[in-house]
Amino acid sequence: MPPKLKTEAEKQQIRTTIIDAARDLFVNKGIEAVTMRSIAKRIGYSATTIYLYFADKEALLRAICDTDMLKLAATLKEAMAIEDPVERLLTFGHTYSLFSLAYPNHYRLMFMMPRPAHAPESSSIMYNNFEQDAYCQLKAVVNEVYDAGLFKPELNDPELIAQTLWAGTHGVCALHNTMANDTWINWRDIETRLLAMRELFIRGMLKEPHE
Amino acid sequence: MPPKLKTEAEKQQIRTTIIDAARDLFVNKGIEAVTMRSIAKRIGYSATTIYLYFADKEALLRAICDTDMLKLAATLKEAMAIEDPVERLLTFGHTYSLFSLAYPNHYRLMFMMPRPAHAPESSSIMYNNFEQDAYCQLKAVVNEVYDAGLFKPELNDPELIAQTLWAGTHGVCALHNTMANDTWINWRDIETRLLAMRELFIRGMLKEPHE
DNA sequence: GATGTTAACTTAACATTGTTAAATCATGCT
DNA sequence: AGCATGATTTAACAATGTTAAGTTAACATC
Repeated sequence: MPPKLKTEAEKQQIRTTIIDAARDLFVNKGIEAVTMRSIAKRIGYSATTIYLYFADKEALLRAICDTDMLKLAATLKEAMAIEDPVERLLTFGHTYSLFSLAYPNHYRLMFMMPRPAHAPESSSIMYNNFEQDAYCQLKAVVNEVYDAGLFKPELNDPELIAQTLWAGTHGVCALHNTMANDTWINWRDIETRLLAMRELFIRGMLKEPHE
Repeated sequence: MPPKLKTEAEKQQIRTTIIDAARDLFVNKGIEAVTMRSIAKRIGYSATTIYLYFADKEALLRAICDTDMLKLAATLKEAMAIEDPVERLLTFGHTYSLFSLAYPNHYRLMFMMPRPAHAPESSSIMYNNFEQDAYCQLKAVVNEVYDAGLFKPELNDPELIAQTLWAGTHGVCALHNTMANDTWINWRDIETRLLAMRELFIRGMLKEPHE
């Protein structure tokens, strides 16, 4: 019963239907529940139909990843409204952390799983675009704090500062994502750990008189 | 051609033969090359024989993980020889980082992949044992620096300090492990990033006059 | 209006995976 | 010799990603 002549818009609609179904399975039942057949069943298509819209499972996962990158960038953009640049930077990092806690599966998919060498043309995200690329946003916030002269004078490479901030925050989030249930470690509360990292940034990167 | 009566020692020997073969595949061909059949082929056994020594693939991977945890702990122990406690702490972290760079697949398996809730009885590692548990070693080093009064006075929870140090170092290593090939980020050299994190620790955690 | 062409989709099938049940085989004991 | 038992293998199952071969219905053309 295939009616013919799908417009490009309709095709795109089916693409997002597939992505949404896959993401829903992914979030609620874990990654191993995401099989081509289970996705197909959920949207009332046959498994092979998915291959008409995505090259393979890898490409489908990558597409999920892309849409969630956009979602993260949109979420982070809200933090941009804060006026004080330092406050903005700290809130930016905290918003990122909350995202990682709220969507642990997405976070793992986006930042913790190995991926093939990046092929920009196969991605729907425009990197180095402020609206779509969260790292680009981070650089912007860091640059403002840097230009305001609020970092310690030893720190003279904003890009390196951004990468260090990202690494520190990612470290807390990623360890929690992977090892929160490992009871052999007497984990402090995750909020406490995030706060400790934030305070480390403040004491180790910002000029003296701050909070 | 199965000769009979394997002693307990011989059984253990086969166990480690299987683990070594699996690790070798894992390291050289990547995780997707580690199939029960490929391991079996490499050691001249049939695939099902592995199930006589390990409950399932998960348990086998866990066993690899355990032996590598021990290896990491042994490697880190060398850093313990350094006399100055601060120097020891910094070298400890750097040794950890070098391990993660030298054995990226192990590192991913050990610290970046989701694992079932920890069941200590099924593990060969004695946690909270100084010789076998790297986190326990970290706590010890941190405690010495703490007892020597070399941390900033605001920092009054050694366990939280240890977890923050681990998170920061892990963040650099894990991001590098996952995203080193993502060219849309203008990554600074990994050594530079590790150094930046180390300096962040020094400036943000240690009392003023240090290096 | 019949006929073909083609897009959209499905069914069938393949190779590979982890895993289990059944069979084989060789050794040691009586 | 014969049997029991432990070590190992072969056969088989269900599930997965993926491809090849159909099937169906809408459009275009005569």
